[in-house]
Amino acid sequence: MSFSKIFSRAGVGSGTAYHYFESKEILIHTLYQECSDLMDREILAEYQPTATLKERFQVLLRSMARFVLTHRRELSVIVACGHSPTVDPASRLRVNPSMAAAVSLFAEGQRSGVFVPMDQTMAVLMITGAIIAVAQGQLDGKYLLDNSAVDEAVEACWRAMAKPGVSPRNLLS
Amino acid sequence: MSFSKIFSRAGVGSGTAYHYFESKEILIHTLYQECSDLMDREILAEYQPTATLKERFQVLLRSMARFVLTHRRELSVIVACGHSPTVDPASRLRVNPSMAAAVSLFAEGQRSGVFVPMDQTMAVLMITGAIIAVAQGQLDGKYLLDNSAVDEAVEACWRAMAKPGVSPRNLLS
Amino acid sequence: MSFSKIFSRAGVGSGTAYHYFESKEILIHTLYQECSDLMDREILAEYQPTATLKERFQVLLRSMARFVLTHRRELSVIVACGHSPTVDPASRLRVNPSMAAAVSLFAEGQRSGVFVPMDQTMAVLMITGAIIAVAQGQLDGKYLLDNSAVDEAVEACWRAMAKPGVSPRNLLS
Amino acid sequence: MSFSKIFSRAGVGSGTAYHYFESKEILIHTLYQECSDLMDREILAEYQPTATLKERFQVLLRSMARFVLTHRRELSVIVACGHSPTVDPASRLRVNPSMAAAVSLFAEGQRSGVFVPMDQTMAVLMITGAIIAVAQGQLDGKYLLDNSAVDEAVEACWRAMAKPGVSPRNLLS
DNA sequence: TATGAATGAGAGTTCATTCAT
DNA sequence: AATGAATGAACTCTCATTCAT
Repeated sequence: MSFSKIFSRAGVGSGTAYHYFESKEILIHTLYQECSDLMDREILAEYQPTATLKERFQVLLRSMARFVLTHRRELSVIVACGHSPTVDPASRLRVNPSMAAAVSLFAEGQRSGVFVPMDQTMAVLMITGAIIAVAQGQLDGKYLLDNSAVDEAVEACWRAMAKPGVSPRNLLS
Repeated sequence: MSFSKIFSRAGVGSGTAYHYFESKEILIHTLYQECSDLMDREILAEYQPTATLKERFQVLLRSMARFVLTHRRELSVIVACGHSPTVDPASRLRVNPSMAAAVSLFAEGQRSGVFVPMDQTMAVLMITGAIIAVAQGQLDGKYLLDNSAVDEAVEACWRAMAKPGVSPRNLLS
Repeated sequence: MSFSKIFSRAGVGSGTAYHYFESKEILIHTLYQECSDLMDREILAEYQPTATLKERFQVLLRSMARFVLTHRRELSVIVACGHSPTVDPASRLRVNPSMAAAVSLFAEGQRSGVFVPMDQTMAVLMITGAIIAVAQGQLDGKYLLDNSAVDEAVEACWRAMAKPGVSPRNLLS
Repeated sequence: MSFSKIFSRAGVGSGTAYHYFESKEILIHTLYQECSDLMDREILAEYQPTATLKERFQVLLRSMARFVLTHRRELSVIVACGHSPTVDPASRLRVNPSMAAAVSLFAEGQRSGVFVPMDQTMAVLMITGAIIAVAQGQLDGKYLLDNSAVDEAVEACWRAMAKPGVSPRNLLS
């Protein structure tokens, strides 16, 4: 699929596209940034810094799952560009706000003894990877992912990170 | 990066390549199949059907992590082709033996009450996604993934799927 | 002689050519059609349906000879494509207007008893073949074909088809 | 259609072909020569220098027609190579024995006043062109060319060349 | 500003030819 | 002598980019 074809499908002259974007690479990069930023905004939209740890954890992951399920085109862009050598590594590998929020959430949980000791970036990548894989499974038609299934997945992520034997009471802190 | 360049880097005339593979697409597809099969074999190599549930779970995930870490080129191929429309969906979406083994392992765990109720495919995708994401984090240089870190990740996956409050004794069944 | 070379000789980028013609085959086919149509138009240009049979016969063959002599490039295209399996048989074997005119002229001559009984298509092919062969002989430099030589050839074609012993008077009908 | 494919269809390794023929061009040229020589031999096979002019004329053209109808593959080679710039002009344009025989037959007819004055090469090309065109019409399925139709065509060629008003008696000379 | 025809470097593919077996 | 895998130059075709309108 060439850009020329994409342009004519979009009803835009290629000249016009090049009027706004210097090159193919820059266009792709801009698109990636916009998708990435949109994902960030959507994920953080309902995040309440004052809520309990578990509530924030749940909201974060549910938002992520919802985004991934409702924005499959954006997800494709993010996943494809995230591993493409065409997009410059600087922006591909940068820590975006939602990642940062997740990392600091995890760090907080570790400090209060709720989460297991584990490299924080690794923990976040693990959970993110799990949620995206689950969502892609539904997009590939492997199963139906309704709200309760999403909740199950989020709960599984929580269990993955929570210290075993932690009583429910601790979670309110 | 064009195929012509790849061929000359590989010290193979382009004619030779086309003597063995009808087209670029078929070459890519064959490569994908081989990588996919290799991954399958490596993952299942040390799998002992007579071991305990947890041991098999651990062996499966550790093998997967080891493969991902030691075969980054193969992983790149698998990840890239797994979402590329160039590769025909039939083989992209087929359930390979290691996936099948994981699904039946999970089903067994559910039957014996060790694992939470959850769609089996979803559970396996979730765990797989988590492990691969963790491994890619290391490949992207975000952290160092030594054996103990892998064990932590595998343990997290177990916790994700295990029913909370299950005593260690159950796990020997 | 490759198309790339032809394009650059013609001062046209290969991309431009492929902008107008989907493929090499379609380009060739279009060229053949145009040459064929031009030949038709030129041959029929001076054809007067009200002239005597012999006049029309002469005009038709002289026009054909003239075309063949003045459009050697177009003739090459027509002859080459006329027997090439690359060009689709449908248009290669179709009966074009000048052929049709010749056939009906011959039929008319047969009805009025001027021409010998003979399959009409065969008669026309025979005469056409003779004229083109004569013209190609000149193009190959085998002799000089001036107007009087053309007239001789046309006259020979007339004799080939005319019933022997027909008095000149009949020809005015 | 490439030579490699032709070789494998023929059940011959390409190496073998190049063992006998230095190059593609030489192979084509040799094939052309063989076809051309075969045609010559077949055409001249029944030619009796002692027969009457008309008999020799008829035998020559009938042989030509028969060859063309029974050796369509050889004819294709001859026609295709006859106008291809790949084959060297020297052998393409050389006068072969049957052509020479036809030319001298025509010259003889002219000397004895039976044939019209006309460039001899032109006359022969004309007749040859007519006969081949008639035969190709049958090969293209445009009509059925049985023996009597061939005779009609040969007779037409005779009329084309014969001086009008020549009494049948002259033809015995 | 918006267009899309024109471009040509470069991609994928073919094929005449070679050469080790 | 016979083979056919290997080769790479040359082919057809594509596509990111430009520029006159």
